[in-house]
Amino acid sequence: MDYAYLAELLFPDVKTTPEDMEKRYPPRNLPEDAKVTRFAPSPTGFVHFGGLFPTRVGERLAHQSGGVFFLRIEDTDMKRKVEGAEENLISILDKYNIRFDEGVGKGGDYGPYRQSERCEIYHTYAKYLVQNGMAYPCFCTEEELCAIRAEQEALGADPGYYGKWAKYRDADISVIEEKIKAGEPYVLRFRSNGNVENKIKFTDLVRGDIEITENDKDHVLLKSDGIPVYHFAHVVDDHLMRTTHVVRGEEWLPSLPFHLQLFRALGFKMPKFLHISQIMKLENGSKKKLSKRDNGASLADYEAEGYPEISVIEYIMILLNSNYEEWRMQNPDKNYEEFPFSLKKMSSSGCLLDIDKLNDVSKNTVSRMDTDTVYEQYTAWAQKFDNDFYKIFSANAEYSKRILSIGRGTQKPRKDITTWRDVKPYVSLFFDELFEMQATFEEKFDKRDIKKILTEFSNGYDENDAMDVWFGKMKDIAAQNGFAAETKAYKQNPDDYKGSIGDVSMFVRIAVTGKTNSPDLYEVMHIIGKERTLSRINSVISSLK
RNA sequence: GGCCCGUUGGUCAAGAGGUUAAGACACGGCCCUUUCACGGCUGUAACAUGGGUUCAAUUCCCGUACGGGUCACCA
Repeated sequence: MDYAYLAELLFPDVKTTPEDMEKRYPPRNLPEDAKVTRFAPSPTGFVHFGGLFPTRVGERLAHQSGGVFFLRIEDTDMKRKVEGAEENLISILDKYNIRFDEGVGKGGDYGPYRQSERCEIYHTYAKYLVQNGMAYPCFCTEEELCAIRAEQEALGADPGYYGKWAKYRDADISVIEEKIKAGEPYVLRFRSNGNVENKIKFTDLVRGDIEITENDKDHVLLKSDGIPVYHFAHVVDDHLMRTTHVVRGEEWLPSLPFHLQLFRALGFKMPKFLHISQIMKLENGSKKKLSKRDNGASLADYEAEGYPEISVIEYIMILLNSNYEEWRMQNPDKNYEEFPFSLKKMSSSGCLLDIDKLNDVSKNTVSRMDTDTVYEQYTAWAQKFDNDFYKIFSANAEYSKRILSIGRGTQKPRKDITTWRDVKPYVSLFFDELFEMQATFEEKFDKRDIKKILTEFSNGYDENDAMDVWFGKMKDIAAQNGFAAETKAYKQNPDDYKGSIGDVSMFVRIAVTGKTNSPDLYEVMHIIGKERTLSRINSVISSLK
């Protein structure tokens, strides 16, 4: 077979050679241990929660080593393309602090970074493979391929296009030439020299040594429209873009033998590979891959639910490197980027998405934020997802910040906020527009006592009282009305009293906040102010018969 | 079904040929406390299974089971 002739027949317009490409995309000028990684999504516009995993790994690896992290859009399947997907993708990732140094939206010396714009490059290598007898055209129609598969199934043979089933693998040049001239559509296939009897030893950076079976299938390299399939584009691009570490999901492991074959066939240096396990969900008692339709699969869901981006980042860091949690406890104020991320600490088994854990992480993350940060992030969220309340809350920023600052910045901060959705119910008592009596007094107390206590409290209330003075007055009122001023005394002889100081506080709490639980009452009263405090109490007094 | 990957409490996980097999979340109890939110203490709960190798295996090897992934002119 005259491969050179065949190559000219198939690619008459391709004048470039692999050498030209090597010259066009020379090795990067980076320190030896700098890693070059990439995120290479198809432009569906959907950002999967699970997708953040490998993405974060690639980002950390590159940025931690002073390398390059770039974005390549794998748009070789036009059916998947969604308008505006690229911008959407970049802006969502940006929120999660995944920033690219190079690629789509950024530019760089190794572009173009959209696969649809790289056909000349792919064809150069396709032609090279044909010239060397490593690729050939296949004119099989869909029907023919179906028929082959049916026959294979009937025989119990391995399905696929390979060996004796590969109809055009050894087709005569005259047959090919005739079909080309007749304009018959064809795909370009790889001529595999692999054997399924052979095993390859391979080292994956997270999974360790694995053994895989050689590929014997003559997979498609170029589709009939001349566009490459993922496998071919991946190999060419990652070589030319000088990727050092291919980070991707474990679903790519089965096609790895084919990729390795291609790297070898093209004479490319092999990059390192990391196959990251998938995030699973629990369904009917068993683990399932978190799929697109699932609740919580889309990053947009987390934003809508009000999870601060940093909480999601923290959670992912924990799943990626379990010692992150320990590090975080020792370094509560450091940026996660200071954490020494290590591949060795990565687990190779797929983990379940645990919302309880995410919630806990988020609660702690928010509790560590300063007041201004909470205010800014919350209002940004509320403006988008709860605009009515946003208007109320942001009308008086100083007032709102005082509320958010309760118990913040201390060694043991309050942890009331897990997601931004928690803010409104938590702070509603501070706003007359939302204030309502949600609680009632316990039946066992005499209404006259409650009325009397509230009246005395109201009369004696002085905003300038220090905390202990203020509470001392409350105790006095308790004692004068037959309630124990000390909880211990009450617990020892409950029958001697109508109730305890705790009950007295609760009368006031309910009157002032409308709820049975609230942040520290003293602080609440000072934030809402004397006028509002007394007016709420008086209104309860007058409602008590 | 073939091929590949995985399997330590409910979840995330540390761990080493000999350990009372960490820790975090969740759950229960106790304490602190004027409620709540914290905080402290504490409890229940795990090495899938059968064979080897070894003085010794949860840790190494093989099989089995279970779970997952993948078998396209999709990525």
